[in-house]
Amino acid sequence: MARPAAFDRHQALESALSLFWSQGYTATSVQQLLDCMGISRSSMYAAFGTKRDLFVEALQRFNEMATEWVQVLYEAGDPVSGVRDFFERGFFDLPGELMSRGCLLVNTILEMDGVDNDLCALASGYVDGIEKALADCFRRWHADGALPEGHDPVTLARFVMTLIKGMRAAARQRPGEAYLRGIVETALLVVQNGGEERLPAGRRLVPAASRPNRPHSRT
Amino acid sequence: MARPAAFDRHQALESALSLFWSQGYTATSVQQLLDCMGISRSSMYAAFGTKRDLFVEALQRFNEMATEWVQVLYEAGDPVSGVRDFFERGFFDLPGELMSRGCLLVNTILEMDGVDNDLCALASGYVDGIEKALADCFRRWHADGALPEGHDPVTLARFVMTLIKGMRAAARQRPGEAYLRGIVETALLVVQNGGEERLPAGRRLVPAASRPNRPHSRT
DNA sequence: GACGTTATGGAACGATCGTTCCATAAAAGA
DNA sequence: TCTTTTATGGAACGATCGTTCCATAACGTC
Repeated sequence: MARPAAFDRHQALESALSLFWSQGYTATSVQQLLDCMGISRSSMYAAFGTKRDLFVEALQRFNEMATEWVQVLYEAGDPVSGVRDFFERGFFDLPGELMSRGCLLVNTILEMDGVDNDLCALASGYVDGIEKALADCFRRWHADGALPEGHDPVTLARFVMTLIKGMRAAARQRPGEAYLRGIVETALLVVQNGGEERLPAGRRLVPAASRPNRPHSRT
Repeated sequence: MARPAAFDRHQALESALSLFWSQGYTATSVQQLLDCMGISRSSMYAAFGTKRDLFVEALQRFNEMATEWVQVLYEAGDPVSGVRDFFERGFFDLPGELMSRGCLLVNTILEMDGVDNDLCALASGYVDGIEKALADCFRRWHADGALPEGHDPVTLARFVMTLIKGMRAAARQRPGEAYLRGIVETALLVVQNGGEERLPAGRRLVPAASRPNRPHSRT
């Protein structure tokens, strides 16, 4: 050993992740990465390899974060508060800058499909993993009888995944937080009420009381 | 007039739209566009201007298509079949190749946010327009009493928009059609059942009968 | 303090990008 | 058929991309 690196590898990766997350792979130039990471060209190539290698590592790091977000579901007592916590942690808890950046995995799939299929498959695999973890959780609740009848755990997991994908896309237009919270609360009605009971249009289940329109306060 | 163009401008634009839709703006090179459109470099620049101009025109064309998809809601009798028709027309009716390409507007927002903010704002405006049309439709149903009580038309429109954004993102991973139809049917429970009535977890509204899992047949 | 090792900064490379320009071919009007 | 106008194909341009290379500076070790 002769000379230690003058930068923190972990922190540099985090910075790169942030920039990739914000701008996507193609639109992010190496020069921008260097400025953002605060290291020189040579150091970057020595420490991380090519730009693509760096991106793969950032993708992996993002997946770790996302996996942590799913863990909160396992800790919650019931599906509704579990899903709510999931959105709370993986979405609303993020700093505003990050919240509006969508999901790096989904962004990558959208950007790289047909362009770099290996990268696309990598991101796709991560997404599948998250959905699988979500389904496992619903399955457990289902076995415990905590899930309203009529719900298929797998379909429910797919629904929640699709919703968060849509919300991440919607968030990039920077709507108010009330906008996004309203969507979550609307979607939670599905989780709450169970599946398959269909009523004729125009009928309702119970007389709707007052309709408080305030964004839901966290429990 | 001396010499007519040897290509159909409208069809060339359609081809360009298809390619942009598939690959995004940055990842699509001018050369690929020329091959796809079947015209020469000079003709393209003469007829459409720069690559960016062409993209703006393609974006506009896509918005026209999307607006047509919303029209089917107005023609439907009730919200549930209206939303179902909306997904049917704007999603499942598309050729498989197009269905897996997500939404060009959302893709553009994701790709161009922080990179080309004018382009991003243009796409964002189109999306807002579609959501507005959706909300108008729900509002009309609300006035007619066709909407289950407890539903806010605006929130419902946001929910549907978020869902289709998510589905367009999900579709790029090319899941089976049953996967996507299951999500739509799950989401339709919200439209059907109305909002705000909350039950304790583990309870259900009516005894769930058999749970037919077949994909919905179009009415 | 001198040596050896390794990170660093910057120049340079080839490839590809979007765009422009020009000579040529083709079609309409006389 | 000749002229005129315009689309066409291809060469060429400058800019930027990701990547490599090398001389230099900085640090740990003896």
